[in-house]
Amino acid sequence: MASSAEPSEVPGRRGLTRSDVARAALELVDRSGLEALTMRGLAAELGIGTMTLYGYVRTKAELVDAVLDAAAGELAPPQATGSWRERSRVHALAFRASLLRHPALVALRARQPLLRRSQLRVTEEVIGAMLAEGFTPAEAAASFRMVFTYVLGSVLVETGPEGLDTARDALAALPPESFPALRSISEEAVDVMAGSTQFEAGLDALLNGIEAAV
Amino acid sequence: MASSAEPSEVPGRRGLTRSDVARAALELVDRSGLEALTMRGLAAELGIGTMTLYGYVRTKAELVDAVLDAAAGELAPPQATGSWRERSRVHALAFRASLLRHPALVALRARQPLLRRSQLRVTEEVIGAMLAEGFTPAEAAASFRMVFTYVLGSVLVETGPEGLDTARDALAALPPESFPALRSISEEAVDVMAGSTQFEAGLDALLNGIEAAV
DNA sequence: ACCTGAACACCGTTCAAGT
DNA sequence: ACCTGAACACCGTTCAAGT
Repeated sequence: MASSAEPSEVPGRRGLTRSDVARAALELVDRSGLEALTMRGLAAELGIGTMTLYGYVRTKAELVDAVLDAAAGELAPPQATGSWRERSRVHALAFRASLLRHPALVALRARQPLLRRSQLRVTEEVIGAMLAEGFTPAEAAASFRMVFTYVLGSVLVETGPEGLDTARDALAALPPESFPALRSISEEAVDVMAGSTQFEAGLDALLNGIEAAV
Repeated sequence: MASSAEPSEVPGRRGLTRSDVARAALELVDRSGLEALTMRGLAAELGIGTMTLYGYVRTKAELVDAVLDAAAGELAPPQATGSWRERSRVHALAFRASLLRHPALVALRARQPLLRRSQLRVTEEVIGAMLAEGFTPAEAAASFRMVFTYVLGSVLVETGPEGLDTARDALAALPPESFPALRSISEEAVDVMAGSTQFEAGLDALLNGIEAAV
């Protein structure tokens, strides 16, 4: 049963629980990047033998999954009330904040955001308000996906390997003859790539669009 | 000079060029997945010694970069004319199609889409039309980013590791008491995750929103 | 029962040697 | 000049042995 209480986290052994392991792994990733997460390295960090890790986790993929869960569960999504618009806004901001807490994991978290339990609760809250306010099911599903997709794409760009400086340089290096429009707005183009102010402006525009569309 | 002609692709050696290597690597990735791209494996594929690869590519990261370039350059973006809206639509569809040709690379391509040369040409075309039609620089930058981000997020979800079946099962397994809204629209929620029809519907809604906002 | 070192089959890459 | 095998320093994981 998926809904039964957690079995006290693989107890016994040496005090350590599975979520202790996940948390230690998360710290390691935050400190030294995703590529530093190795079975050997994590075991050393925990002061245990490498193979002992396999008592908490069947495989490295499962370890990574546990780390993603730990990261996703760290910041509990707020309880959102009010209109679909207010709820969407609150949850979009919270989701972005949650993603930004662990930049090294953004790319991985972006690929399986939907089925995590905490995210489904959020979806329920937003979709519920949308339906109550007259969205058709198709409109609600599409609208929710757009908001959610916007957050994902934004954070992905924001935390991407090509930082703002790289982007600025690349735009500045463009020959103005062939790229007149892009050159003339290069400042705004870089601004728009990051920052919560820009994020919120884009989000509000998107919510306006949805409001106008339904 | 970035604008000078390419130096005939590291000539000499054994007929092979750097882009031959990249193309072979791309085929390998398409056929067997990203994890199959190893220096040893690719060399075997090409019938050369492993170390010979280092004549075409300084490091594995550089090889991956060359593969991403090959994938991005494969489908030349169409020449788009007309309004900002028509151009946005054409380029969004083309970008999606380009991403979908190599699903194994979507996650990597999603993280550095901006600075690739072909993408900058697209950006120029769309931004140019937006400015010509009265967008402010800030509006143009934000609007372009939203469209672009939408494509990215859509394809990411569409090609994500949790396929449609997984999503369907997960939604079906939700207790209806706690997730009434989500359960009642589960069909639409799954539909909206994939398919070009759904993609275009969402895109049009987004373009409508932008149109209304500026 | 719980833990773990040694060993295996892989990596990317350096280095020195082949032709 | 061009190519490449051997070797090194890593991986994840199996297996058999420690306590």
